Amino acid sequence: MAVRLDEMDRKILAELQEDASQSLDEIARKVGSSKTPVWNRIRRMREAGVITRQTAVLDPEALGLEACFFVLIRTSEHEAEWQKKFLAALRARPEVLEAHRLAGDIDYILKVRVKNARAYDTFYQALISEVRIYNVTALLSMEEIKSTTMLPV
Amino acid sequence: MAVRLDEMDRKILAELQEDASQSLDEIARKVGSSKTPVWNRIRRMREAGVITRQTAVLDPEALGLEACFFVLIRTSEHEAEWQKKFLAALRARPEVLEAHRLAGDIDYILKVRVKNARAYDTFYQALISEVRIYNVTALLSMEEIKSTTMLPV
DNA sequence: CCTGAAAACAGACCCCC
DNA sequence: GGGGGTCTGTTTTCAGG
Repeated sequence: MAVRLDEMDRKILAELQEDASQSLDEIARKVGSSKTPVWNRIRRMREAGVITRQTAVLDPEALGLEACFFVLIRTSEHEAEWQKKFLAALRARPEVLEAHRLAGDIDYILKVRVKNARAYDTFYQALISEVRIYNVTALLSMEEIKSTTMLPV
Repeated sequence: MAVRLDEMDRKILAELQEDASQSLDEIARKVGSSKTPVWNRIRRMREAGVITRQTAVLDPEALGLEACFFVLIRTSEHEAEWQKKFLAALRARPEVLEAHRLAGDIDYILKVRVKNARAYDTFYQALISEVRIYNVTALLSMEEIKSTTMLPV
């Protein structure tokens, strides 16, 4: 999965992360190249899977999604069948923006975006009724200090 | 900050989140409208701040960023001066993808993307040498079950 | 691997409904 | 507020160095 990227590739990626709506000419100018080579590099990185897709970033507050929770989950179940069901449940729920299986005594962490605390409770009740969970801690975000999709390239 | 959005707006947002490189005609066809109204709605939502920006989503693994940590931070310091310095430090570090101030006994949570455990340690040492922190727990992600930028609209 | 031209295409803005 | 057309600029392709 590792792809060789040179300095020029990285500059292009930085520009595309910053603003993917820029024209090729603009990107080419900024990275000190010209249209066609930039275009070829972008195509190559798309094909290599470095660039996954292009998306519009929305403001959660403007959409009324004003509550953000990080959910720490411990479970007593470690069978394949249970895990499969749990993962499917997480993937199916659009309010779950992130889900990771962890090393250590906490088994999973979720990032959940909802309208308010009440909506979180609805989500939580639905989740625990679907799959057996041993222990849950919800951390409520008071302030989003930083939230970026931009990876260091 | 709350904006009135109708069903058509939400459909357009869903399409733009799914794939922002689609043409207006394509989006118009999918949502059952035509070019101009779709374009006007997009412009309105951009101006209202619902659509923040447009970005290329990159694959962290392909970039060699194979380690992801969630960092739980407790601090004994709650002065404005300390907090200002801490926030600035987080914002300045590109490996910190998310940072939230929390309610409850854990004060902050970070999401940190790095090459490996060693790179995390470098980050960690740099951070604690910059600002005084009382207690840190790092949760290592073993598996990214889900990671999406798509908000439920 | 780059330059430059050319063709296909989509975005931005018009007027009319 | 939606529909259709048009101009302009951008993407994509390709020939040639």
